[in-house]
Amino acid sequence: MSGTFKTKSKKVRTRFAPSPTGTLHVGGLRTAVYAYALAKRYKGDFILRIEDTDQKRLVPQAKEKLEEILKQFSLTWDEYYVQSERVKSGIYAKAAEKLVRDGHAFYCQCLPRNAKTEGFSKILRDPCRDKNLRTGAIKLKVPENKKVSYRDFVIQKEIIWDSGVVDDATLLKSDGFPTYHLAVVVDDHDMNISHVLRGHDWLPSTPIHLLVYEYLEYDRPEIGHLTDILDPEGGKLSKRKGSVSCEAILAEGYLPEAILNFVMLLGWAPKDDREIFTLEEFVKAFDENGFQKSNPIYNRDKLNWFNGEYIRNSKNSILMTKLVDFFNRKYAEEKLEKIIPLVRERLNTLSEFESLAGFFFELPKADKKLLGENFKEHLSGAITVLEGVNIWNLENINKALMDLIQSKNFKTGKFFMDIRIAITGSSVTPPINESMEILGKDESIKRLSGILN
RNA sequence: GGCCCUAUCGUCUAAUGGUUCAGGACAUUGGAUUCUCAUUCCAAUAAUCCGGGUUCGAAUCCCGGUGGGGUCACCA
Repeated sequence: MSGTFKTKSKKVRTRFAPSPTGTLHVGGLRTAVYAYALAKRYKGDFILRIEDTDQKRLVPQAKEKLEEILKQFSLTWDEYYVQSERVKSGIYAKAAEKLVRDGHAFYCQCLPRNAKTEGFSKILRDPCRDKNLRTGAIKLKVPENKKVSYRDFVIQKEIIWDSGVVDDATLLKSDGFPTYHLAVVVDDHDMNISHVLRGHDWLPSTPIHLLVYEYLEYDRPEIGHLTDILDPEGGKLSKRKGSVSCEAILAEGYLPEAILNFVMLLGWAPKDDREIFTLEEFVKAFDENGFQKSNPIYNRDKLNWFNGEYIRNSKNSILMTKLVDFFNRKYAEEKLEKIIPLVRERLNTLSEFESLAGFFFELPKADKKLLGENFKEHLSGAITVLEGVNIWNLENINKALMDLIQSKNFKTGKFFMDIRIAITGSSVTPPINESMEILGKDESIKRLSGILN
């Protein structure tokens, strides 16, 4: 390999540069994880840069929310910048003016064009490359017949354009704010970013950036474009088919570690068959040659599996903390402590706790249709023997019930199913004798008799 | 439509010209355990998009199709 990544002279510095126009998506999260891992793998810096140069699209609190979510995923940054705050320094305007001075950009007063009214097939050149203009927007003056190229470190291939297909992109808007094309180049240079890692959607505008790098006489960072995560129904991942915002997925009861592990492996894979990675382990295992080049599909089943794995592998105490937080302290810890061992292997998401263990807290409405034909015999028998249990523990409950089954010749499965329905209201539950032990003698018997009355 | 990226089981992927009747995981199906459901364990089904080359040998390299995706704003 080229050795680009092992250079001792240059520290690896990556950045995650979201625009605060909405919530963080799983795709954005994945980009952030890779950028983070790349930096940390080489003991470098991970930088968060808020790209908020479009004042019209700002969403209140989006920035704060973004930061909070990144923290939830333990993606902590070493440095932090906000582009709009940097505009005042004049750094972007100076760069744009230099380009004009050097003949690589021009002022333009054309009305902003609109892709929808303009048609799409022709290459659009602005007609007003007028040397004398000093107002309006500043646009890149793209040369004719020039080959523009770079080697993409994700795609691992040289990508070449003819300048004829590159647009005279706007660099500085007439409101004085830079567009992405200028800001990204100026900032990545100013912040000493060594590796630009971003979404595939930026690939087509890369030649613009390449030209700007050249004209500003900047050293170019390594550039890599990640695949897009696709929707199972086709096209880029979208909101309407299930939640893809990190916030929403978290709210459904998925654990940050599981989500992280899931997105890590959407487009990157280790050389061995390992699948479970904490963030720290991922950083160690990560290498920039393992990227997939074609777009992966967002696969909910695998996420569910990861989440189940993480729940099952959590210590009971940790799982309790997570449940307490997730349900906003709705459930008492003492009770949770007893219930968790019964449900931990049955939970794929935290939210499922409610349907699986809700009966511990609230008397369920039993659907009598679920009961077997011998339910009266079963329940009254159970009540009788359970009344006789003086020390209410699992062993005694088991014995009382098993003796009953044997003496009355009940079908074990049918018997317990009737008990289950009466106690929990559901046919899918944790082990029923253990559940009754937790519920207590009085409550258990109360529920059993409730059905008979 | 122009430009660009891409193509291994249904899905995520391994294999970087030869230890491969293509390996792992999820999902699916069957079985074992079991008071339900899970967990756990075992097993099965299942892929190199198509067509040409190059080579003794191709999933791997080249070309052409086709499919998928992206992009073409004073948005990022």
